[in-house]
Amino acid sequence: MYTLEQLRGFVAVAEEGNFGRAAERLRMTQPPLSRQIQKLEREIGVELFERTHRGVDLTAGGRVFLDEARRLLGLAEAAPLRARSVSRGAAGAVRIGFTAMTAISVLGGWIRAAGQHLPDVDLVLSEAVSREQVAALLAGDLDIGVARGVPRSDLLGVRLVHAESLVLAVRSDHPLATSGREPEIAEIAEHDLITYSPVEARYLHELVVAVFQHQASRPTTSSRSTRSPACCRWSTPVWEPRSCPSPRPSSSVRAWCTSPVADITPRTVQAHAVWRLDNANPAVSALLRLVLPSRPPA
Amino acid sequence: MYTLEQLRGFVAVAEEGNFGRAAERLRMTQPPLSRQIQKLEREIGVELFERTHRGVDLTAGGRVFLDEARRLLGLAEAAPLRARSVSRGAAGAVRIGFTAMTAISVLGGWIRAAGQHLPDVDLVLSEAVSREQVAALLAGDLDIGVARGVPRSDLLGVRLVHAESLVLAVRSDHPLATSGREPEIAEIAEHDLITYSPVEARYLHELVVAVFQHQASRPTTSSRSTRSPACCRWSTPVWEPRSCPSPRPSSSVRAWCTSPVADITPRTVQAHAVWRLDNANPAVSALLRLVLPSRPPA
DNA sequence: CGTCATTACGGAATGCGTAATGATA
DNA sequence: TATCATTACGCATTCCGTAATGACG
Repeated sequence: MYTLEQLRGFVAVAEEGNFGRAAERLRMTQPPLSRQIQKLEREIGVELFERTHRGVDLTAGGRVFLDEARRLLGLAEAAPLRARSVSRGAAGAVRIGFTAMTAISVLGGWIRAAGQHLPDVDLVLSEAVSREQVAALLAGDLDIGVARGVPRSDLLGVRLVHAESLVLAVRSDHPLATSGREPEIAEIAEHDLITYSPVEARYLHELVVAVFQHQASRPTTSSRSTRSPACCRWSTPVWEPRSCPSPRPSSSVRAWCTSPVADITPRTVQAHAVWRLDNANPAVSALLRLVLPSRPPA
Repeated sequence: MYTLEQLRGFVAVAEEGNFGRAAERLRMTQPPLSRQIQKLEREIGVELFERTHRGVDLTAGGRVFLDEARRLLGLAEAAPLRARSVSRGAAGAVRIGFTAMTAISVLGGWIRAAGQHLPDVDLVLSEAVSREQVAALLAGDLDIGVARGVPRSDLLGVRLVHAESLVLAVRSDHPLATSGREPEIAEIAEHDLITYSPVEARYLHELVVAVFQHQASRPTTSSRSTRSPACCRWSTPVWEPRSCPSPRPSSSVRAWCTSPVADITPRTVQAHAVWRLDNANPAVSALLRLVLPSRPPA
């Protein structure tokens, strides 16, 4: 097989139309260049030049081989650049899993940051609940998850990326809203509530349960919405993360208000970034370095 | 710059996942292969493999470089084949000039033959009168002309590719048609005729003039059509090459007949292939070898 | 201890540069 | 005879293969 050096020589001679100038351009003397071309011609079985006495002319075969040689050299030059930028993490793809809720509170910022600082890194997003995300991470089908309630594992790096408090959303005419004070848990416990599905929104469901854990009276749960408390037409209060309001009946949006709760444990709604510590994709490290403040990931 | 050999080594190792088997496949021993890869990695500045103790895994950079390497090797292998087939004349393009008349009598066969035996040779056809064709040949803008009345030149190869006789086309009720014999030139000279334009169809015009050169009486030329005797509504005879009938008035096609002339010099309507003897395009030689019977062109 | 990758070393081949030769207008 | 391209030859480098070393399970 011929070498790329020979192609460079060939292109130079073809462009200069003359071995001498081509050799000069390549910083070498004519004889080795002449031998290179001869060897190349022998190798590919095509006479590339017509040797005249004032220089050389391309043959028909040489003309098409010149096109090929130029393309080949272009690719040969570009290939290492691409590989280098991938190995730096500046290009490539990162597969990210998210949940309905983390999409809003976390992913928006990541996408913005990546678009600005890692423009050649593709983010491949897929929605999945936390358990599925962890399984996909371990199976190698996912690079980074944004999830809740991640099990400890030596294989996984975990970092808190979002934390906020539960707030209460109530109709403005509800007693909890008209009192003029931030309601306390004990007060809230006296009323009906809508809470989360223990199956499909287990994390939030358990958070709400925990809120009332030490109360004498428990709220009556009048409805359990599926993923987040669904569009509610009743005048029943709803727990929700501050950044992720549940949909209001559009006819009465302005009649609702959200209210902090006086004695609730703050920042209990959390989201964690999770990734495999042995992930070899440099784009993953680059993205984690970009979106996780301070401490670098393993 | 790296070597295509190195790429072959890299692809082999990547595919085998193991230096030993890759070396075996390449018919060499492990150490030089190992050094090749190291050198390649140094050259392109990317670590391509993670060395484990049961073999190797591609890094992220290695994976994209593998794609590039495969494409590069594919092109590198295909390039000489293309160049070879062009240099054999089995591929490429031939620029052919033709006249309105040679198109019908000659070009059809050439196109059929080339399509069958030189399927990768493109025929680029352009219509031009003989004089223009010769000029284009000498200027290097044309590879082969099919023309008449070509001047002698040491630069040009010329071969007769078509020869036929002039025949007379007459209305069936014309005296020349009703006599029951093939008309003779002397008889024809007694009648009106339509002949060719001395400007735009000079070659045929002069042929017709030559026919009557030694006759006592000359025919009265009632009309001179432009390229070939145009659609004629009169009961006037028309000279034409046998293979190239002039258009008849569609209303009376069946009322016309063509008739050989008893004492005319045969095969005076000729077409020649013309080409530059120093044309370096192998496809031209290949086509000429194909369409010119027996004697090979210079 | 067996498997795989890497370093060490000697010999062959490749490839450069200088100098000489060839070929052509 | 001047200009290119090509062959001749000597030296440095490269690159292979054999043998030895190293690392990990």
